[in-house]
Amino acid sequence: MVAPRASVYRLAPLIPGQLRLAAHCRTEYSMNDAVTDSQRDYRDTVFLPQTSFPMRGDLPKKEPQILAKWDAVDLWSKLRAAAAERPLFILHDGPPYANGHLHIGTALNKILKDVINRTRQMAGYNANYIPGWDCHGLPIEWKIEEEYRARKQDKDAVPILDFRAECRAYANHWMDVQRQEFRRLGVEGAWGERYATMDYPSEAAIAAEICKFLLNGSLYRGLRPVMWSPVEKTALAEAEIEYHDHTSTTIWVRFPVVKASVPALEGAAVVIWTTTPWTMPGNRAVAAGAEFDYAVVQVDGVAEGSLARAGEKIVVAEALLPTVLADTGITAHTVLATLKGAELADTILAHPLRGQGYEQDTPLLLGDFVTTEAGTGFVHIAPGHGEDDFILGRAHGLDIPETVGDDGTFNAWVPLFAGAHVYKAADPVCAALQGAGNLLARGKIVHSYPCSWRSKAPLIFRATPQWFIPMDGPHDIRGKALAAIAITKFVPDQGRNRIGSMVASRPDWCISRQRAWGVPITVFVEKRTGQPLRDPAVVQRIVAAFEKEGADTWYSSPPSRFLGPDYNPDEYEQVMDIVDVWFESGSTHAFVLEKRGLPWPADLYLEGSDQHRGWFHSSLLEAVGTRGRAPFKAVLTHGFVNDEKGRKMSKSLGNTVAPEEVAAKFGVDILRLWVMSSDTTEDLRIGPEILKQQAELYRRLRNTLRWVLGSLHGFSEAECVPEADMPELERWVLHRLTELDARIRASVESYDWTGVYPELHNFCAVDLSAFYFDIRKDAIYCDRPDSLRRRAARTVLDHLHRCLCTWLAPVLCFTAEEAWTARFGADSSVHLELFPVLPAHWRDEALAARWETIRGIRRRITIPIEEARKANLIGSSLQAAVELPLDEAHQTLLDEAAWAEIAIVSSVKLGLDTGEPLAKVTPAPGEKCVRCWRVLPEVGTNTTHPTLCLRCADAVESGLVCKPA
RNA sequence: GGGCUAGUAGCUCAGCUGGUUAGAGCACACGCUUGAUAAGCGUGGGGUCGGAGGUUCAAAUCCUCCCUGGCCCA
Repeated sequence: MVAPRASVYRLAPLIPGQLRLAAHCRTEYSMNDAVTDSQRDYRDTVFLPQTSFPMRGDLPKKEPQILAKWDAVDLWSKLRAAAAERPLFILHDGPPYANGHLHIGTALNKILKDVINRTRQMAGYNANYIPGWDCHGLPIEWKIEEEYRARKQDKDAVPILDFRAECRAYANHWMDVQRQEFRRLGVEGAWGERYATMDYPSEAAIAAEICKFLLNGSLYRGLRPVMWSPVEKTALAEAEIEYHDHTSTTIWVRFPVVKASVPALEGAAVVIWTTTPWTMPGNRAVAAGAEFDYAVVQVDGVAEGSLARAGEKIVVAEALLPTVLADTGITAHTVLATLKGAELADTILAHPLRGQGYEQDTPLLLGDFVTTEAGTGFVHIAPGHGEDDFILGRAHGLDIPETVGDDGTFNAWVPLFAGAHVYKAADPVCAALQGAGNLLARGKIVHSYPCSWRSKAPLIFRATPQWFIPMDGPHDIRGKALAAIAITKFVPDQGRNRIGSMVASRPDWCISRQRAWGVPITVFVEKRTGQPLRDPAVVQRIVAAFEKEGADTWYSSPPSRFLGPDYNPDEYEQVMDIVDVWFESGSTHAFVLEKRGLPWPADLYLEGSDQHRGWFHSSLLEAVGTRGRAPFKAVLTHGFVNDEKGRKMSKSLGNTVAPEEVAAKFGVDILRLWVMSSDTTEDLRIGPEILKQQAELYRRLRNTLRWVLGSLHGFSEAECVPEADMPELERWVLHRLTELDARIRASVESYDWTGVYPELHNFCAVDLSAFYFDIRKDAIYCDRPDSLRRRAARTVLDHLHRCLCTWLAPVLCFTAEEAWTARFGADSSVHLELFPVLPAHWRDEALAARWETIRGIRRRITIPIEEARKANLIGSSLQAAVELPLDEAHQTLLDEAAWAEIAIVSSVKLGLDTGEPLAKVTPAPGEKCVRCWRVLPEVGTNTTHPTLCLRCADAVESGLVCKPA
């Protein structure tokens, strides 16, 4: 139901009878009722605010009731129906992970999304928001495995479909929990049509997306080092890696020169330093920096216990010589020669364990990743165990040995160390090196080391066969992604840099995982050729099966079901890896937007700034790879939530703030107000004091609404006054409304809401409560209802109510609803309203400037009033008479009566002076009117009402004011 | 360790391309009001603009270094 709109833009004729009916009089005075008693109390003839809208919000109790009402009337459907003809606005929801309760960061994210959606909807768009969840992946799998471990059950003995069913049930449970928690936050959306990455149609769509890469020829299987967790026995995505301090054994190792590129190297040993002794069996080269100076050093003396030998020749970077000498216990030395790194190239070294199964030559290569920050200036290259190593090895045709198995132990063919675990390899490796005479030194280092985000166990780089999407090559995903970034709007704009530099430098996308809970990489590999099968008919069969039965069919159906009659299943290997969850969430645009017939690309993606590397990134690559452009037009990011001191929240610090606690203690509107009071482009803070402050801000907003509602009691359209007939004060308020309106509409378009709601609060506190309302209380309470001044004020209050309620509705979604229905009835809803379209002629800059001056001069009255109060001359400002000296230019700003009105004093006498002095305040002469409390000499001159001023006597006589019931 | 980003009154935020005694709101103090009353109004105190250097006639605003957070990466 749309609330009746006052026709205020033309002069409504004032029909006395109509007004009388509209006024909140139960009985009118007749002349016969007049009481001439000088003791008479006129209180009942005063229009005091009257409203059902209580002063205190009682939000924790009331919010759930309002939610229930929205549910009962199916507000979401009404919103969609109301906006059906409007342009669509699609904020595509980044899926939270279906695991655990909401935390404050998720709450911030969803509230911000909700506010953006609601503002777009109320600004005239059709904001259709489909929330969703990310359901597959390691954390849930891990939870289920934990339950197994707790029951001492062997995970590997559980059939995979049973395992996947448990994961699905787990995700379902938490989706349900989170949905309720999101709804409690007031987040409006298509909850009934929410998406989930584990829905069958989603799984089908994800498989279809994988197969787009398969069919266009870009998906490839390659051996390359990936971050591998020996504990979880899987490759990990970058987003699944954390860094923790870790103690590693460091070794300095001699690589004896076999064939020297220059004579100075003959008989010397190149020394490398590494923090991963277990990579020594995988060594295939040593790298030097071409520009660095290297010293050939003869050892002349060694400390006790040193493994260095007097007389031997070693080569290290000159810049690192002092630290190497200290670390290896060399006490005296002679520099025999200094060589540029480039001169060392083509030298052939022996593996330090030559003679024990490591017979290959070790070439000395040049690499631009070599630094002289630590170590020896030589980097040992194990192509299967590092990114730089892999690239350098590939460039020089080195082989990539698979030395380590998926459980972290050396493979059976590895000489000396077969079966040993890499975590425990330091001692045997050192022992072997020392036995071979090539261990120069050994030490320990504490450094930041990659670990699994789940098990916290240290990770290793390990060469394994994985599936990749290439960044470069014929499809040039990198180039297209960078081009897409260039035309995307980023709020704030720094996001462009951040994602851009990542895309520019990232390696090929490894999309395979050796896990169970996810969407399989639906590929068959021909055993004979090792080539993936690229047949659209096969793809179609797979996708159709997934659509109906979900991805489980990959495990339960015989391969022949997918391969069809044209291929012999015996000749094909079915890939059992699952796809990286980032690929899944990166495909949401396909099954949430495209598949459901919504516009593509989305208008907006909105997530925390960490998603530059996460969802924004994978969505971009996925869409660019399959559709050639980004799935979003704009990307909005917010910061992270810290505690009141700006520190990261953690359970151990005890500084966490849970959304449900805020909801229970303060109410969700307070939490939502906190979001919009903060600068969300930066990191934000929350804690007890900040929440208390938000509650105070809320109180002011609420009381503003309450006074407006109370003062509008009995208001009818008949009272309305056109703007042209209004006093300047009213026109100034309307002008202010146009300023706020402009600010809000600009933010609707730009998505930048920083400072808008603080400004709205400021308007309520400073312009309305402390100024306009305070001044107009006299007219609203005491004027006869047909006075132009009072009618104009109430007309403005009507506009204020509509503007404030709709402007606040996206944020204070509960309170605004309450303030709207308090006036327009329980069947109405502010959320079905649009932001009012304000007449352009309300804007009046000249008037605004004049009132800026007036308010400045007003302070020249309030200051001396305070002094008079201190001197016990007066109490209330209405007890004051003011002499206000003004210079020539300000004489015509207002007349004396108007000055008295805006200063809320009983009289003002203007004088002439140039120095902007303070006004002179004296006790006002005359008696206090018992009705309006102004102190005027005229009080007592009306014989019927001897205790009233003339205005009040007239009001009472008018027959338009009330008497008690 | 590298990149990005921030550090202005107790709190949340303004202070554009350097230029009058650094501003709001909230909180606080003290009054007033008792017809927005577990409300409203007024007045006031409070900041060496993270620190140290430098550029300049002039710096919160530009440069360098440092400290403390945060995000991302290694």
